[in-house]
Amino acid sequence: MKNSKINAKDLILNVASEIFSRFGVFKTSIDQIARESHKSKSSIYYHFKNKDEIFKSVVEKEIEQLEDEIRKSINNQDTMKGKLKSYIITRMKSLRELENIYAALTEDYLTHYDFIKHIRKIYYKNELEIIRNILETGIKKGIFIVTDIDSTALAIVIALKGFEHSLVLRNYTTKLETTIDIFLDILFNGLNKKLKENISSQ
Amino acid sequence: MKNSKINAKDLILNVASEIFSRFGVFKTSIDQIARESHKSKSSIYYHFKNKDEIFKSVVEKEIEQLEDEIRKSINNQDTMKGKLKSYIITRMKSLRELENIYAALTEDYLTHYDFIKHIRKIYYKNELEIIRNILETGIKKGIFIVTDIDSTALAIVIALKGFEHSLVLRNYTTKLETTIDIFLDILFNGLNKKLKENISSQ
Amino acid sequence: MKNSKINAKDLILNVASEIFSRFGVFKTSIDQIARESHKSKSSIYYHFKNKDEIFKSVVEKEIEQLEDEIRKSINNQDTMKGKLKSYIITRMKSLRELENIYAALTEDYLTHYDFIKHIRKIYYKNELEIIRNILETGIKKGIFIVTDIDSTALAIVIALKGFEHSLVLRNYTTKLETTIDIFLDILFNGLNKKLKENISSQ
Amino acid sequence: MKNSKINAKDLILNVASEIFSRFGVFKTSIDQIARESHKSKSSIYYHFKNKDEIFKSVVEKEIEQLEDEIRKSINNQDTMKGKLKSYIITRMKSLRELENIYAALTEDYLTHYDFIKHIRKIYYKNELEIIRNILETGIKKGIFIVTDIDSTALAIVIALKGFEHSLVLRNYTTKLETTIDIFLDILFNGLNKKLKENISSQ
DNA sequence: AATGAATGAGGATTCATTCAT
DNA sequence: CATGAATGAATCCTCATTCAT
Repeated sequence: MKNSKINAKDLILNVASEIFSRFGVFKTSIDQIARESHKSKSSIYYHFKNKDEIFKSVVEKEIEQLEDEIRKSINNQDTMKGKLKSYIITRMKSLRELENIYAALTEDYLTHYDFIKHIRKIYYKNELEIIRNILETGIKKGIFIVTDIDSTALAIVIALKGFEHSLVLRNYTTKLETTIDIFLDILFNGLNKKLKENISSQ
Repeated sequence: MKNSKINAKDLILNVASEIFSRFGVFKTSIDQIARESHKSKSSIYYHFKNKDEIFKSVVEKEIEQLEDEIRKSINNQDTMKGKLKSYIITRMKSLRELENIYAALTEDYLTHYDFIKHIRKIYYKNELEIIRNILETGIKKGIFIVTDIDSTALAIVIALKGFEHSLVLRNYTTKLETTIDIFLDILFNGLNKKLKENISSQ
Repeated sequence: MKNSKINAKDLILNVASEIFSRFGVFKTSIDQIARESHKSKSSIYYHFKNKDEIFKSVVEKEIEQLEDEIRKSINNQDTMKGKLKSYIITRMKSLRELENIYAALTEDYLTHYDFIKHIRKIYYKNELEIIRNILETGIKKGIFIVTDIDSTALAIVIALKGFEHSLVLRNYTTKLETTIDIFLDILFNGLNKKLKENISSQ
Repeated sequence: MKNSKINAKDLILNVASEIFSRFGVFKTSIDQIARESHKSKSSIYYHFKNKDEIFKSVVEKEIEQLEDEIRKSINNQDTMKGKLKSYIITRMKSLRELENIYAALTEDYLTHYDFIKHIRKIYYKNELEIIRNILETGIKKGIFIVTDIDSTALAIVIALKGFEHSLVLRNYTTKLETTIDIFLDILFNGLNKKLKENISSQ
């Protein structure tokens, strides 16, 4: 009589999450959320102070899931390239489902949400950290040659954003894995130790 | 009697463009456009059928400017790296001003605008074309070694998106130019002919 | 087991009273009362049928306290002026705390509460009665000369309202006691027997 | 075709004024104003920024009328008593119609409106000024004897508030004029020069 | 005796759009 | 060309009240 039911708050959160990612936060009305969760508008307000609070809860929930999945996927790989690739792919697949965070991290006009600013900062720090680690391990192993680790990590992180972006916009969906492979090849070549001497601006 | 005045329609378009990029299409009201262009709301409706029509006009106008600037900037460069770098920088600088399109091309929830879909297609095709040209020239000159030109071009275009993205979100603003340099270095190394043999998955 | 605790009903009443006087009946929500009495909203409804009932109870409770205090304060004085002054001061001080009633008796738009109408009648009757008594005693003692006792009592009661009013609005707070003194001087002079002949409309 | 119509803004103001005085500002909804002025809710918002703005406009309009009428009525009287009485009566009659201001000047919870605070200050200053003038003229003519003019003026102004109050609450309506007469008698006696010596606290 | 959950009815405000002039 | 006036439809949010437990 009670265990088969999903908590009302969670139900609302799930519905909201789904609608947010379909239409964006601004274009989603509380009415819509109420309708699709089969609650009254005021019920929504019973559980959440206001729209922002709903959005906040949705994002917080998703960010946890994301970090979990990424952590796992990296640990499951041994080679450098494997780790990096796994990282990129997992991140993308997760983001495909957690489009809310993606929006939160992407859409400029969400900047005024303070908690979004906060999440962004942590999120980027995490990403940089992960890439830095991979780079450092590569250097130690004598595979990579990198002068400015921080800037290089940054460059890679930024470039990877482009892939997420394409993913969420669902362009090029078919070839995306191939494209990632090619990108990683270029990247690894570019970092490879046995080169790095006879290159000049051509 | 008429040449000293800016066409009313253009005035509105300019104002709208500016506001759209500050607040996003959705959060911009006709009222706001009317107020800031010193016209009455009904005046706006005299010139444009509705809000969508304004947005459409704004985007069309800006996309032309963007392509113009990019074309010029590439032609002004001789070296491969110069062309690529010039392309990236110009594109970014233009996008900073033309954040409208950027938003339009990015914000997923605008997908239902048919003309946005249309513009996206053309826009990506253009980008791919530009990168392809650069790659092909590099190959012909014996500088680059590339197996699958299309996929490589795609990988690069996508990675570049990450940079635009960072730009618009105004993260990492200080180091961005350095970061681009480093990225281009990796890229050129990665494509360089004199390597491309002794790399395996490490 | 029960004597150390304040009755829940009374607790609610006290809290409600305090909030009502801070914000007025209309602007006070049941939620607010619930929150500040550390009860659930439904708990409030367990004890009281509805908001009106709460208000009613609050006012009834306070009106009793008020009358009590006034009765005592008058009995503690011997002279006419002493009684009158004591009456005014006590009434004011009490009203400051029982601003609820004051609001109830003042706010015109509460007129539709039948019980407020009822209380008003009684309340004014009481006041008139008190002033009448003072006047009659004064006349008997040969101090006052009054033609129409009822109308005079009424005039005084009404004038005193002005003082309450100022008190509640917290204007002139500093000089108020002095002002009351002066008013009483004028009043006593005006009623004094040894005059009352050579005044004409000047 | 156009001169027979009342300005829409004024129409709304009139209707609002009337409803405000019947139900108070808080209990009046924009919907109600819209309905009774036969406009759409949004029409109301076309003419006024928000509810507060309507209230503000209503009060400002009425305060002007009030001051006008009072000025005139005083000038039409020669004797002291005549002036005072005329002042009181006019003020009351006007307030009966301009119940909005009355509410605004009376209801404590309106204090947060800055413009109300402002009006209140000016309004009280005006009243004090008028009474002071009357007192000073009386003193100069050798009719009154007053030690502390300011405090006396204040005492009278405050006492008069009681009458307004009774008026607006529509208590004692029948006898009110008589009551005012009696009050003025007491007042004039109390201030009369030929007394003021042999009074002690009785 | 108490309360968590839910809700209908309202209420303020915004906004794209229409229309007569 | 231009605009003042008007409005329907949405939208966020509040609140008194009910009910099952």
